[in-house]
Amino acid sequence: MTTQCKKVLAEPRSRDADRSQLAILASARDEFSRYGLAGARVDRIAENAKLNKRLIYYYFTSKDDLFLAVLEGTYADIREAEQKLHLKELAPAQAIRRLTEFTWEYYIEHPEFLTLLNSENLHQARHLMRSERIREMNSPLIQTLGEVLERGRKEGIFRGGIDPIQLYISIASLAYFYLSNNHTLSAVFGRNLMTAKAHSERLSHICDVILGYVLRD
Amino acid sequence: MTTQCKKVLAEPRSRDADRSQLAILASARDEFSRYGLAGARVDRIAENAKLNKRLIYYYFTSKDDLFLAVLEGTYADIREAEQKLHLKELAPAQAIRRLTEFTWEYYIEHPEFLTLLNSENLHQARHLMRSERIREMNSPLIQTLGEVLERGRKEGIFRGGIDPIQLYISIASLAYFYLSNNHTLSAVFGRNLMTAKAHSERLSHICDVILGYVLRD
Amino acid sequence: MTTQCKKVLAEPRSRDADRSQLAILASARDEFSRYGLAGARVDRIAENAKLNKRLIYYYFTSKDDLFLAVLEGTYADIREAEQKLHLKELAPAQAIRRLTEFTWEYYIEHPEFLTLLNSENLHQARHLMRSERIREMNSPLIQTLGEVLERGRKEGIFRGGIDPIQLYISIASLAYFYLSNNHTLSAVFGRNLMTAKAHSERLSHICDVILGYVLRD
Amino acid sequence: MTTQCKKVLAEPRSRDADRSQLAILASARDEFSRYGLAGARVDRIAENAKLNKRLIYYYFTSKDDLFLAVLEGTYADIREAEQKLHLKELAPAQAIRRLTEFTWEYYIEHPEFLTLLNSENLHQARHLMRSERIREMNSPLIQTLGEVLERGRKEGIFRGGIDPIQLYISIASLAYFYLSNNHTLSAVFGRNLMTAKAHSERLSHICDVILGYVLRD
DNA sequence: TATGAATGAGCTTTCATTCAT
DNA sequence: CATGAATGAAAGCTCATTCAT
Repeated sequence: MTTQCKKVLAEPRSRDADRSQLAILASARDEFSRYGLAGARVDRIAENAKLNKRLIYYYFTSKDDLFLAVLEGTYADIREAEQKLHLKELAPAQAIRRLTEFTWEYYIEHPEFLTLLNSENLHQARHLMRSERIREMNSPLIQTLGEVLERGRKEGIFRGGIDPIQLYISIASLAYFYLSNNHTLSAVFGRNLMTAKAHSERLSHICDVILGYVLRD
Repeated sequence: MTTQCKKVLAEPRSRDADRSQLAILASARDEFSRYGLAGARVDRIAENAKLNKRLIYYYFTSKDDLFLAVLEGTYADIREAEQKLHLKELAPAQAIRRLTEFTWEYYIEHPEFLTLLNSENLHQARHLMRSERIREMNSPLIQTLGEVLERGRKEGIFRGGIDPIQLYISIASLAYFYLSNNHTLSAVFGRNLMTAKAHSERLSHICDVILGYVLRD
Repeated sequence: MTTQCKKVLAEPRSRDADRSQLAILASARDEFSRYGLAGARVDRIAENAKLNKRLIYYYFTSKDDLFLAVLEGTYADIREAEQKLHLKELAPAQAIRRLTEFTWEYYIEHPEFLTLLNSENLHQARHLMRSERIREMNSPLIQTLGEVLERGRKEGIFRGGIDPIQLYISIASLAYFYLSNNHTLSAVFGRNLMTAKAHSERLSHICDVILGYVLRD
Repeated sequence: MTTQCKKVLAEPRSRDADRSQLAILASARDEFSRYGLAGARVDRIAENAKLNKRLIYYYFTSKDDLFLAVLEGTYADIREAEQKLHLKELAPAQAIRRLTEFTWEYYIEHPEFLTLLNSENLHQARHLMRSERIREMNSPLIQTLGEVLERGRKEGIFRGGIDPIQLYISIASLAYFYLSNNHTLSAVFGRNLMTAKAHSERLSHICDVILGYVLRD
């Protein structure tokens, strides 16, 4: 839960009201990420927030609206973290590596992000699509990434014609799939993918793949 | 629903029993892939299978067991399709491209596979882990892929030291994430990722990334 | 299961048919005595009899009719055992003691009898009341007991005016209640009533009570 | 439903909450005593309590827990009634007679007590055994009875060596069996045991048996 | 005689939500 | 701002019973 959350709260409110809403959002984020939208229990959210169930409806109208609020908060958090990357100040190859490592580490530190997104995709982005906040939170990252790629191309170290969106998706893919699917992959390959060693091997592999792609031969 | 399914059914049964079980499995696969495990409704599964709800419990004991049966069938299907690839008969670069394209196309043609796997991961592979069938269905693909990589390396066209599991996961990642998350990605980027053109661009990008990685500079 | 059971089977039948019916009755007696009428499961009766469920309906029409058949068999068994007492051949006090001990021991050896009777009483003897067999199985015990009491009175050792039915009920009461309610009594008194020592103490007490009543001061 | 019930309810609740719980308990006691645990229907309990079925689970968690609550209430009631006997203030023979009559009358006025106990015994006291309340409700009756017996012995009118628990069980037995099994006994003996005349004859017989036992010859 | 397949009705339980204060 | 009480709808599951062979 970061400062973002407070921004959507109506202005002249008591500390208690703020605290209640934040407690609900934190509890809901945990619950939705653990059990999915359908599997989440409003009772459990209230219990873990140590607040009355009725209050959830008072502040968030319905389970679906609460889910959207959680999603918005989750997106706000990653956007905020991205803004601290300062890719423009780095050398192109350095910037790509930085972004790749950031993505990997952020997903590891925020596993809720992955499961919440999976849930929202199961529901075909039904919630996000009606969210105004999400559109306002438009990530400047793609543009920055485009600039980095262009700089790299001009310096002669990156190949040309790279679509920043495709690249961004690929960077995310290589981390996301591994972490999100680690349970089934572990079961199928009979190998624990979540050890520290496995993690560092994976990150190393991902960097090889991404840099192998963007760097000129 | 493929021939695999029949193999596990006990032999001396009326044709109707087989047909009923297959109808339930098909309907359940659809339902679970649409709504997830918690969101799926046994009533709906029965209705769509045009069979009595009681029969589902008669054959599959519980919703969870049915979910596992669906997962097993889904895995059996992809394993069967993989076996038709004949990667060993192809030139190394050709084999990698073939596997990449196959993966992409299989995911497009079987969107249920993606959502079912997401659901199972949400549940931390709880079902797969108690499945004996899954362990018996061990994919020979990784070994084949290892042989292809070795051949490519000996021919001097592939870089050395590639872990076939890492590569396999990466190939899957690049297709899976894009397709599984297309709804949220579309919402966030404001761009429809599911057009034919977008698809072919993505596949092309994936091949570039993967081959850019395996091919020697 | 005793010879009684066979008497109700239609005459010209295969050994197999007999065996199936007896297996069902034995399994049903066990099931009903364990779980009561409502708690008993036809599935479990079939399974334990190692026979198809359909056969139960073939032979016994319904769960209720099967319950009645079990009750009738149970009564037939105790009647048969009573007939072996030969109370008339004993001295009066000896006969009363013999009957008391028999009752106690029979209940201990046939706990199903107690629970089946409790079940039937819960249902207000609904089944027994429509049974012709039960009325035909009228116990000659009461009459015998009357004769014993009369003999004892004439010999000057028994008090007069004892109603044999009241006495019979009392003898049964003192054993039945202790054994049937042993679980709750043990829980309430915090004392295990089912040890061999507790049993012999109870029997001794019951004999004291009954003989203390019938014997003249 | 007595004052006992209220004691266990948490204090700061609306009067309606109390009333609802008591209505559920009263309705459940009736239902369980009529049909047993397995035969009882939660729907019917709700309907007769004129309350929503959901509320039963809200307050009592499950059918089994509700059954236990009913048992506890039933025991609380009889304990409360016992405490009004004041056996210590009576002459020994008078006290024994008083207890015998009380037992008989209480069972007649509370037939639910008998069937509820039968049900609990069918389930091998599974519920009572996990009840803390029952253990706390330990009856002081046995001790009082022991004192009465000792007084009678000292006065030279009672025989010595009587175990108060055995005697208590016997007094209960003679009433319980007759009343609890009256339906099957009536069916078997072809004689209505529930007329006023039959009742007074039985009570008279029971007193004769019990006093015949305790009084010195 | 015997059985596997199938079912309708109804069971206990759950859940998101609203009422009343 | 906050909460305990209450509910309608529907969920997963069970059961005695029947069908078809």
